[in-house]
Amino acid sequence: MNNKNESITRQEDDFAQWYTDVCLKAELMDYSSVKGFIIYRPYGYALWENIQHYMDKKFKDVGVENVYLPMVIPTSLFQKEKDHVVGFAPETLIATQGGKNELEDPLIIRPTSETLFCEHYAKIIESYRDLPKRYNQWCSVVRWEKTTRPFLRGSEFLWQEGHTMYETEEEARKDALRMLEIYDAVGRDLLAIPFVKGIKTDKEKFAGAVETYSIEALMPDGKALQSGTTHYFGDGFAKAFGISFLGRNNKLETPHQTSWGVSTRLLGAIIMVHGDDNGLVLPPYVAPTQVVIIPIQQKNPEVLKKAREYYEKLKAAGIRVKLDDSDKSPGWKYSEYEMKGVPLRLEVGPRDIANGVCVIAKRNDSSKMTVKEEDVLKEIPHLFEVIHDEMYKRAFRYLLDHTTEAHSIKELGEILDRGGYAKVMWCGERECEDKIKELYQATARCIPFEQNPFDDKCLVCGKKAKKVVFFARAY
RNA sequence: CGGGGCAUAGCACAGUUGGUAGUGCGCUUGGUUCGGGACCAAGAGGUCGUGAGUUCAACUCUCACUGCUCCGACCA
Repeated sequence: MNNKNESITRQEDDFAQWYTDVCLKAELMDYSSVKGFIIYRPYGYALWENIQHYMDKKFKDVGVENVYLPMVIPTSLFQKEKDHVVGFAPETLIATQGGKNELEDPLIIRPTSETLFCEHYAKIIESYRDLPKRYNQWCSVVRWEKTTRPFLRGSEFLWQEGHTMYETEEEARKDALRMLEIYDAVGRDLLAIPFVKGIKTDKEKFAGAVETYSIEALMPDGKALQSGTTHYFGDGFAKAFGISFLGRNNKLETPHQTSWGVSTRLLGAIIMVHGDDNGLVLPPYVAPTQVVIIPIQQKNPEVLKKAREYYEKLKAAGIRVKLDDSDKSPGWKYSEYEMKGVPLRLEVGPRDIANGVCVIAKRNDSSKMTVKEEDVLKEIPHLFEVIHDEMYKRAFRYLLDHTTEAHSIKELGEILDRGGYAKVMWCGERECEDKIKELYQATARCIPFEQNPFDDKCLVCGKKAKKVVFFARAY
């Protein structure tokens, strides 16, 4: 376990380095020659694909349709909505030349596609009968970031962006909340990550949005990670882009809009929330390989034959299984698949075959058990459930243990230094929010839906408190 | 954008007072192994990040640049 070149930095020694080590050594990604643009290697991309498939189905179940829009936005189009430009302008990548010629209207590589969707919706929406429109696209976007980290913040990242138009404000508001519920369910049911759901403060909300909702995850170094957002836009964009429809009353009306997105940042959340000093630990339902079979003494033809039998049986049952019959030593393979976070390892050797059993090891708690050959097919799916549950509960316990009420400014600092969320009673004023940022470099992550007030005075100014806000240092 | 660290084989790193490069892992071939990162043998692999400067001579000294990385600021 202490082979010099293969080992990764320990979490307690340097958490950031541990993270980078895992990303590289689990072969999730590699760096490219352009800063902030990474290569998604097969194992990392497979993880994203599994998230995609799962979410895509959920979207379609609620009536969302997939589309694809251009990756470039004419500058003039991009500038139509004022807040939006102010928010994104500092981090756009702009193409100014096509072929040999300078472009008259330089093209912005999309940092997000609200403007393109609006331009298109303006053309195709004429009547209330055309509503609602609920489009989604899977694509990448580019934001010229100053500091980049694999999956957490990249100059280019993969995501989905949903953009909808509704006849009424009520429907649109409901949509933003419904999509947030779907994101939350993805965490709970697929990624084994508990999120805090809530609404953003005005300071933290999306450029141009009326309301921004988010799911926030807590990382083991005590920092929060915004993992997905949904926005209710009102009719601001729609008006700026001249989108209108003839309503049921035969009057011209403006539709109400939402957008919502999650990105490959979710991979960063998976890595950090579940990983340990031996590498990745993947939740079973999202793991690209759910079971790896390691034959022991595989030169023995009986062993390899039995290993293949297990492989075929599991594969036929729809389990993502890999048989590693390379001539590496078993010990090497154990370490390798631990690094890659494969949830279950199935060992087959001559001794097992003689006894009609195999050995199954769980990645998440290193436990090993002997399972009868005939029980394997029903035991493995059961173990997936158990592992998922254990991983979720462990993460949830961490979240609970690191969410603390702050009763004084001093206590707030202590909580933030320890890591995690500080619950703060807040008057609603921007100044008090800024003050906390200034003192402790912490931001309002969200105003959680579950409020549970514990005081009636604002922690900062002492005036009447309106909301409980979760503050944390964030990625 | 500010501060620190780093840049030599695919990876991790040595390289002395300046003299044109080495170790381990990995890779290839053959053989022995196999229940927690096996071993033997023979191989392949390098314009020393880029560009200037000093020098008879630069991986080594000087300067600039670029990239990566960490911390901070900024951030939807």
